[in-house]
Amino acid sequence: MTDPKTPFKKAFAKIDQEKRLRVLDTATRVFAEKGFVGANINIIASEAGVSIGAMYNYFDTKEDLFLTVIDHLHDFLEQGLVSVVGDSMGFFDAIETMMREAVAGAVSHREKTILYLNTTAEHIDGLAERLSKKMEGVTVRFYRNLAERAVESGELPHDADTTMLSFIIDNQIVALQRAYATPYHEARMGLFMDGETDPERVIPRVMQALKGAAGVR
Amino acid sequence: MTDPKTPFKKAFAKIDQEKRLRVLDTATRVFAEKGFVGANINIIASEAGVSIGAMYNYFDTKEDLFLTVIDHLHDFLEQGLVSVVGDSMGFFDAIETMMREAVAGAVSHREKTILYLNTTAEHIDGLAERLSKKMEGVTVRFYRNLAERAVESGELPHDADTTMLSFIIDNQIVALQRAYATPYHEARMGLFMDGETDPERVIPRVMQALKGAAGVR
Amino acid sequence: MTDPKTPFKKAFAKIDQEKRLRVLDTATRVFAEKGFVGANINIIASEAGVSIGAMYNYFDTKEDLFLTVIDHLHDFLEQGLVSVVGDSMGFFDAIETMMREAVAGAVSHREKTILYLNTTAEHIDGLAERLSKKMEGVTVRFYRNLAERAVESGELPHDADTTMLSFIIDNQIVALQRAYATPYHEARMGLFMDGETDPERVIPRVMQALKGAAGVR
Amino acid sequence: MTDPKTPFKKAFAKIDQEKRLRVLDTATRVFAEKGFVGANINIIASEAGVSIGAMYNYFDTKEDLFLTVIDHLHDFLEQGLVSVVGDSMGFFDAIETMMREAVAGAVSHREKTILYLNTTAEHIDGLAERLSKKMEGVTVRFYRNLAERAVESGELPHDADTTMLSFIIDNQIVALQRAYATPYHEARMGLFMDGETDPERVIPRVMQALKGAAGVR
DNA sequence: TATGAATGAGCATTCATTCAT
DNA sequence: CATGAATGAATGCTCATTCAT
Repeated sequence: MTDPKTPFKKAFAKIDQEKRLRVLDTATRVFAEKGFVGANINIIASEAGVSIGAMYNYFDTKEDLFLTVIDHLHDFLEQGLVSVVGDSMGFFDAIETMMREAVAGAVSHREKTILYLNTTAEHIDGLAERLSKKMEGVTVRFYRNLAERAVESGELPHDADTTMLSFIIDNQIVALQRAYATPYHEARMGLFMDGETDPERVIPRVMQALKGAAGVR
Repeated sequence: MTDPKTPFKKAFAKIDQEKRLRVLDTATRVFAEKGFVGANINIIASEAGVSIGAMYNYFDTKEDLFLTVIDHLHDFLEQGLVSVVGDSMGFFDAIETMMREAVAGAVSHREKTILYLNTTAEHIDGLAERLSKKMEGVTVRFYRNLAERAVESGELPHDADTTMLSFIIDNQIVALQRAYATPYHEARMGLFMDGETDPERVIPRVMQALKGAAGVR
Repeated sequence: MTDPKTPFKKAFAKIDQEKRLRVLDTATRVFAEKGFVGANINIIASEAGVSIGAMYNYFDTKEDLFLTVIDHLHDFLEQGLVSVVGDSMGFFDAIETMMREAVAGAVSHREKTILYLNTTAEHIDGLAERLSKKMEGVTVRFYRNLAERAVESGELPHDADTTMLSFIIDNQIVALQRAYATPYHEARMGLFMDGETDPERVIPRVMQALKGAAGVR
Repeated sequence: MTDPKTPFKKAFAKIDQEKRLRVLDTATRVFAEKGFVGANINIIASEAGVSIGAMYNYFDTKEDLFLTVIDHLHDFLEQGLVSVVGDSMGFFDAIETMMREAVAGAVSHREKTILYLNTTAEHIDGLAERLSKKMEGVTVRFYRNLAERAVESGELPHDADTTMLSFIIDNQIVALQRAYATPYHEARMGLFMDGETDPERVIPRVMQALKGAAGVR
């Protein structure tokens, strides 16, 4: 009851889907282009075809708009990843599927990905806790289950450090997202990989390394 | 002539070391606290004990001051990492040494680390290329040499994918820097690792996994 | 037809008493707290449990709402004063009774008193004339009658300057209202009176002085 | 050291007299016309021929500008009153001189007077204490001395309630300022005085009443 | 009549940059 | 070169008022 649920006001929940999406998309784009501080709410409003007054009927502050955007991105990006994995998939198949989805998303939703990955850069109170809490409920639990079932099924060795493995896999997936979404990390990947950045070639090699890390031959 | 080398003006090179460091340290701190857009040049100047007029004798724009800070951080953070590795060290010893140094630096220079890692979040023209170019000269070359020597010495298998290995190791080191410097990634690591975030326990497990990834038993 | 009598619209006269009072009380409180310009009609409406749309059915403008409030206060404060005086009271008894009532009202209805006394501070067209006109009908006539009867009865000397006396008495009563309602004039009274601001001590001394001013020994 | 001395910044003390006065006069006029909340700092700046940026180099906030204006008015209005009294004047001569000066000032500096008298209406933290403190130093002390010397010289009776007398006199002077500066109190005075509001006639009658209040025949 | 979402002019304040001294 | 006062465009947010339902 005391913990703040949604960062937006009731009015925002009531408007029609189309306008709501227009606002969110525009805000996402502008925040991605300019960052939180650099973004101009008045401009977001006008580009979304909404008056500033309306904007402030939907969100108390610029910060709340930002949090709403981030929440939306979280659902879209993190839960989206998880959802592509089929129930009957093996461990490494599941990871590879997620990785391909992550890379595809980074390429096709470059701006959203950048914004989400860079969000920690913005100085906004409570953002870290807010995001951690959301993550807790989905992402971590998912990796955990996946790894445990893999040990049971024998796909992973009994003595596999599943905890660390999840951490490392997550780090690699995030690193690939960064590499395929931001110019700097794209360049960095290019340097490391001798210019070979085609996902079709990169992903299998990453998977191979991860299998080794898991103690699988 | 066409490619701008240093982002600062001659005047900045001429002032005495102490004042130059005061300016850089203050700017680093304020940029780290507020981000590029949120930082106030007039305040940086006054906290550094320098007049705004002088500041604009040293740097043409706020952007140039930022670039100078980032260049400085690059030398401090990336080259710093490389420099702790002894010439005669084995491959994994070298990596572990770098990793420990990276984590120690992330903890003791939290703000600088955050600023450096988050720099891609700031929307500054040419930053990505500028940083990539610097990186090329040092970091990548270093990993490359290390891995090639390790294959020669037999520490790494002949068929090791050294290119990919370097990429993965770099990703992990950066991920650890993030985890030990920023609240969000700290929380994320905590969730993945069941709260076990003591570097003394985390680093060996990461190394173990990396050895597996390298095909080493 | 040309002179606008009531500042409110017919709709406001028709709604039930309870709602009407709720609107007036809320508006009075908010205007007293924030002043005319600082008050927010939307907030007044919502705190009064009335929609803004309804509010604009009752009053054409914020100004009209304010005028209605002030009219109400006038009835409450000025006519209230007059009404406590009994028909058979002597002159100074009547004045002292009014003075005590004025001070008691200032203390117990601090905000309303402040609002009423400070109304001239607000820049609203026609406020002065509007209030003067109302005053004319009650207050002045009342003092006048009181003084004339006192001369007839011998309580005041034949040559008493009853006109000036009324003016001075009114000024003192208003000054006491201000002193007991507003922090600044409270402090000012305290300084003048060596900290002795207990009405039970102040009022008799004021009355004593007023008797002297009236030429009564 | 801890108590806030001047509400303006050093920069305002340094600019040339003419610009300083232009700023103060403009601000005084606009605040008098619109009240604190209604006044627009950007407009004050532009009407004073000063950039908004400069304005904020002089004053931290709109409130500070207001306080500076009020401090200035205090010096001008309260200390101005006191200063017209000659050292060798008798008590009632001194009071009458002050009263004439007060009325003359109210007429010729109508706006400033209104602003000063209405200041308590504005909702500004610490204004009451700030003004009380200034008043303490001058006005009250002055009345006190005047009355004590008058008792010594025999102009006032030994048993005169000098404390109350000062309070009453101050109240009357303030009431006259209000009456000659604001439309509402002007009308109110007119009603009480049967339309006789010529200061040349009003002031002597007030003085006569005050002498009676003092117990002087 | 009642409702309350929408409107957009308006305002306090910030800050990168200039320039006279 | 150093200084720091001056500039004014830009921005987050408010609120009186309108109007479709």
